[in-house]
Amino acid sequence: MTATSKRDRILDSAEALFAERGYDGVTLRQIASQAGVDVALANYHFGKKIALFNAVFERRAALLNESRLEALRRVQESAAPAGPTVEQIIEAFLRPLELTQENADPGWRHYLALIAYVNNSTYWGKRMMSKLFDDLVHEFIDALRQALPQASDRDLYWCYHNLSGALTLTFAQTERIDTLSNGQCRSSDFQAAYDHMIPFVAAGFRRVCEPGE
Amino acid sequence: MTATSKRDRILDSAEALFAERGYDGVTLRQIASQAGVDVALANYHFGKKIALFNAVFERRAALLNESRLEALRRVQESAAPAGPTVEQIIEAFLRPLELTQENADPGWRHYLALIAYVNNSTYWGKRMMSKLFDDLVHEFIDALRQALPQASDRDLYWCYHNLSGALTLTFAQTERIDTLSNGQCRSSDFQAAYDHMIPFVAAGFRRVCEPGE
DNA sequence: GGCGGTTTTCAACAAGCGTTGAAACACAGT
DNA sequence: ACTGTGTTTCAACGCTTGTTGAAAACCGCC
Repeated sequence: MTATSKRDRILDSAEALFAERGYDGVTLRQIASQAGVDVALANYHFGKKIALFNAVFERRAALLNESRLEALRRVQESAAPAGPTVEQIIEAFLRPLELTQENADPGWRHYLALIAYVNNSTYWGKRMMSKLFDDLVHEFIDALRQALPQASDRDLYWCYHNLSGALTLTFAQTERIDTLSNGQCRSSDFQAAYDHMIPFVAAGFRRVCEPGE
Repeated sequence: MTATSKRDRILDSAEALFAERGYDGVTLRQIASQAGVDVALANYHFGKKIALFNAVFERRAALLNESRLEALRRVQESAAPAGPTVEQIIEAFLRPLELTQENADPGWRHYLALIAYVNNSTYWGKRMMSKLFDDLVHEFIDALRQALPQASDRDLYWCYHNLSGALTLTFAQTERIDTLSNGQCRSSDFQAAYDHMIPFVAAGFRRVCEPGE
């Protein structure tokens, strides 16, 4: 369950702490302490602190992209030649990350919170998001453009912005919705979040990007 | 235009820097330097660093809440007794913050980015969001409940979560959508963001919270 | 069982941090 | 001109930070 090599334990601890407190809110000594290693070991394996941060952020990115892209290809094949519906595309974008059991791999939960931290920050977002995620996002927007042939690019991108915002806040797992709803919703429950987000977002895309009646 | 008292200049600089780099990413010396004052002055006026952060966050909260609540009351009165539509309620939630000219008061732009930072963080969100914003949010959810009488509370809150996420990412002004859309959308253009967000979100609420056909 | 290379710790560095007490300044009221 | 009060600066404190070079421990291999 827990990583065995000290190098991986450093990555895991850094992932959890960076996600909770941000890059500057965490010290190498905290990371090393939580990983049960000496502070100099982080330097030996990763060099500077910023390089450790990059290593954490890049570690799971490829896997995440593959899993999403595979889900997209699957609905594209199953729906050929008409092409998948908006709902199917959104679902392919969200579901691969479901972590179905609520106690699933905490590493991934921390990683998603870290994505939220980066994506919501001008400073970090500019440095780290585009390189790793732009290609995949454009794949999904292309698919949406096909499903919504009358949509302008501008409308499509603004709709994607709304989707990205809702997803980012879900990734952040802030428990704010838990407080607001007095416990009726739990931000740790990704499945419930996606169950509501998919029809919500799909309806939004249709309303903005399909010809009015 | 620029604040005249040194106390206010400290608040303005802190607001801008905290919004860009987060609480731990900014030093009191940077804040003092940007404000053109000695570092000890921040301590004289606000005490500890965390108290300065709180002062920045609370400074504009009441005004923001009043402006939103007033907008809600206005549509409630103009639409009585039937009650306002979902679109009208969402509009009242968003528009007060439009900052219509794109170069409008940079202080408010920084403040909105700071809200995004706090709302997207578990650590800061738990400490700062509920106390200042829960009452207002519940006012809006009550209004939405009336406009969507068949909705369950759970559905309403999950929909609000989606709205809040889209709005939070807009507040963050990360310029990510600028990059993705190759300049066709600009995240500094709040008016365009809201023009697309209002129908998008309203359609989402209706789809999730109104009886299916 | 000693050797070579990798991994890990130890001990320490200079730099920068938040914070503070006392001194200097500004300036109103008398 | 003097005093008193609220501002602002100065200079320094103790502490933590990221980083580093050298020493120690580990481990497969001859």
